Amino acid sequence: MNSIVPEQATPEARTLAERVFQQLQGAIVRGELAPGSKITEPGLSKTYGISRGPLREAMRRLEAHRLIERVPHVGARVVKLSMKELLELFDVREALESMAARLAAEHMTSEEVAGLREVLALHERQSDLKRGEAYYQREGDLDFHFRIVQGSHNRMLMTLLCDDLYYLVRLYRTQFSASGSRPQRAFVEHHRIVDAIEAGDAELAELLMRRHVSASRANVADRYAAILTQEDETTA
Amino acid sequence: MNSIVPEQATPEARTLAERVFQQLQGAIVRGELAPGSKITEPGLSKTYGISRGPLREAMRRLEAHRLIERVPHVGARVVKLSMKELLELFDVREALESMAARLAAEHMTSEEVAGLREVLALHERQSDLKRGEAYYQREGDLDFHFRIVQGSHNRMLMTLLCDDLYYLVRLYRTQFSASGSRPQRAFVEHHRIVDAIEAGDAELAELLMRRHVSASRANVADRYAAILTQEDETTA
DNA sequence: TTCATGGCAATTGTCGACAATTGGGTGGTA
DNA sequence: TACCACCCAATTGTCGACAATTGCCATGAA
Repeated sequence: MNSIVPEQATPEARTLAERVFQQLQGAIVRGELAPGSKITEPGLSKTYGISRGPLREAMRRLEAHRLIERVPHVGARVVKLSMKELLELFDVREALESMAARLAAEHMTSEEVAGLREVLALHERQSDLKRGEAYYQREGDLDFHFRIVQGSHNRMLMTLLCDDLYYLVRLYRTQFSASGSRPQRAFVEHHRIVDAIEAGDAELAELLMRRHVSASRANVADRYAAILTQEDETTA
Repeated sequence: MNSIVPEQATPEARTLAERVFQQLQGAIVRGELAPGSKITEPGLSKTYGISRGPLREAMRRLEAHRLIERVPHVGARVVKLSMKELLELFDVREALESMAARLAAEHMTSEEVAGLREVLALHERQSDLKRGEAYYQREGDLDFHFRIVQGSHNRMLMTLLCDDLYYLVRLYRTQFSASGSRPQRAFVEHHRIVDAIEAGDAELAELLMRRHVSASRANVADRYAAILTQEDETTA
């Protein structure tokens, strides 16, 4: 809520279905609805005090955003990211965000660059104060990526990343209770990326962002592998 | 319909909403519903002989796939791609498909590579027979890209590209009545890409696909610019 | 003529009820 | 005991009707 990025880019939530969609979206991302848990239409319509009509519409939107999975005549359950899917998500992010960085280097205004530096400065102050508590840093990390995507001035990219994938990223962080990994190195990488964007060096910005996301992916994969081998040793 | 890629990846269309969604999707992509035209719920529910319930569900899915645009309490209209949006679409494709090519080079099975070569051979026969009539070639072009995406074995990529973006690509081709551009050069590029994939050269496959999409984008942009200057001359 | 205002028709949003399909539990039989 | 068929409760799919909001058009005043 105290994130720089508005919790919901909610220009207007004038319809019931819209409001319930946003509420459900938040509940899923925050982990209040357990991953893999079944959600039923009568149940939700009762808890939210609306009829099944708008609720079905909200669920359709959740399905489109890949936050729930529906099977005709059977039901819907909250999506449960596997490690395989998480790594797939990183591949897609690498492709899209490196492109976003390239376009940002070409199209970002000086005001937008200044705002980006502002975000980085805020991160450093927060990381000084709250070393160890990774939550703010991670949300701030999304702020950073969010702004670069918007700096690309490519509406389709913005929709894909900000409206779809970033909610999945946040869902992953709650599901895997991902603590802020490699924060100090990420800081350095962030600064380098902004430098390249400010210099208008599209190729460099693209390359650095690609490495940044790729390193993040490798970090997740390594930690997962470490957990697996550790489990093997304890059970052996 | 005689495309290698199934017209709709329709494992089952067991619900009314599903069927109507696919029918509307096809009608929009084929241009039977004029771009920018307003579509009303009572109208469609009458033409398709269903009630507004399933129809609204179908429309929600069309909105999620970016084929229609809805405004609360106002209505929905068929999406009308501007040249700016089309170029944005190409940027996204460049990012995602180059990643797909890279992953395909790493993960594609020999059977899948063989199928890919089959597609290319079919294209050449068709282009021999039907030189000038670009439709089949262009649909075949999508077949080619389709198979590479599937060869990436990345489900998220497959969903993004095959379920969402490719329908927009086809919509563009009908809206701009895009004739097959630079077919012979595209053939060569296709072959080089398959060569790289078969050799397992991920970096090269990625680079070639990136160039391939980028060249296609530049071709569209150039032709558009040419049309603009031509119009300027005639009106001047 | 132009602009503001009010009412009206059409469309969308919401609701409750009925029909269709599913999965599981129950009973029976080999 | 294992397995199969059947039935039933619960959930989802579909429908028609009512309420709320919008955009348009006519009317009237400056």
